Amino acid sequence: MERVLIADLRKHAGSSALIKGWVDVRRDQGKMVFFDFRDRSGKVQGVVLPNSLAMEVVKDVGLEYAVEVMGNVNARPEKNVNAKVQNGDIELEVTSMRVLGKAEPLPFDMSMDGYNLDLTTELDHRALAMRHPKNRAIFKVGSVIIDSFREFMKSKDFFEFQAPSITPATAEGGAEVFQVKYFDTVAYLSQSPQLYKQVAMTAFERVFSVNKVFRAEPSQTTRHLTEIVSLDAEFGFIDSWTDVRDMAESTVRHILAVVGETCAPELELLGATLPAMIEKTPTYSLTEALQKIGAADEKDLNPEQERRLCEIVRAETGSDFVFVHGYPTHEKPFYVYPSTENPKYNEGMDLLCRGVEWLSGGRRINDYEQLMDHVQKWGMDPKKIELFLEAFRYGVPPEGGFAFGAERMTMQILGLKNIREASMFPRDMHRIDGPLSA
RNA sequence: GCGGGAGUAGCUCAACUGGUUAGAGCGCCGCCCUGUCACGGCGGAGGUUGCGGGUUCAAGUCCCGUCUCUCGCGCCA
Repeated sequence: MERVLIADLRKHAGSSALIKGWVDVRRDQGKMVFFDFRDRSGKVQGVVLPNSLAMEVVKDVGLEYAVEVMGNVNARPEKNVNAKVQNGDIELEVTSMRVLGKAEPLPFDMSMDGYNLDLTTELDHRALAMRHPKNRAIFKVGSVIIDSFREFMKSKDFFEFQAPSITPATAEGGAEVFQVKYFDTVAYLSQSPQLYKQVAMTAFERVFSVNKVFRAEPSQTTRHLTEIVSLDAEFGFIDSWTDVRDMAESTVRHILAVVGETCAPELELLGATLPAMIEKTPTYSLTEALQKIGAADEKDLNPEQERRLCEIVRAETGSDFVFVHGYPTHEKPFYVYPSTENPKYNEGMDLLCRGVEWLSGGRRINDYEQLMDHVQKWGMDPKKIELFLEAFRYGVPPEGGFAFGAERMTMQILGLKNIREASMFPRDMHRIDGPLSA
């Protein structure tokens, strides 16, 4: 007999059906036993009636057993209808059951209400914990974020390319990198597709990539991972950095809309409210932003200042988002475009939401002479970025782009307290699947 | 790297200023239950209180050391 998905079970009301899935709940009444069965499509209650031949198999079957169940799909007696659960008006009267995979007793409470683990415990048992509805909801939203980013980029005629993960001797400076053995020499794991997306842009005009990047920063915080999914875009023939800002804004707006449409049950389950994006996201220069929060002149906002700025903007405008642009040129990478009015500040920008940096980007230098000037002033070795520099010797239009971290976005949209919750298999300073110290 | 907090049963947590045999809920084991909605009832097992040392008649509790976790800062183009 062919397997029926639980969500389709009601189509078979009045006849028999075969389902395959997991035991979600077992309620043992002695002479009769109730189960909730779960498959990828949903849940249904199974009942093993007194004196059923299935009782012999069923007596050993506990939570998370993978099973194959044959039964009759019955309408429930009216007094037993439960409007609060999926398929609450039908049930599967179990006639036979086959165990496909046994399960050990669970190490913790997997029930909806009882699920309350320390993050460390959860990560120590990730393989099992990820079956919990809350975690599946988180990863579903994470997946939709990446899909909708890709979808939007393609709709704007951006070309997807694969950025490399293995890179030569680091030329950019900045973040710490992981060194890897590479035959007789060493290479590094990419901390950003930045230079490659700029090169790819010169061939395809508009490019994006969805790829892993790696950062060896000794940052054990609630918003840092050593391996993240970076959503990158870069495009040419812009008039101003504000074109980049507007594209970034539209991208985020699209992602939020799709998440809102397709993940309503997940958002509700997690008690999450989508951040509010108003018609025109407020934009301030760093100087203006610092004034706004009454801070002294500084080279960047610290985390507390970012939180304060977001609170003020939210109160004034209703927007959960705020763009900050115009950072001190020398504090940022060599490729960021210095403002023509005041070259001490650049045309880089960040998008903040709910107190955390979501995205950074801006206009880049496209003129070769200017780029070489920066390469020198930044003390870089041109030989190490020759691939990058070559592209700029052959006609590069004014251009810019942006990047954001997928996990950080998931965390922020869902209001999670720790970015590790937003990653199925998070890597950080002290943990790769299990603790590194043990 | 700096600073705060924490480590007690499989999980989540209690245990007032040091004071008998370290408790609870859930889970686990056993028995009971023919309509439950992680049903319910009765009984039971399970702990070197992270580790090492010290103070004391007495340490989960105080002191020193150490390990681990966690939060914040720094850092993070």
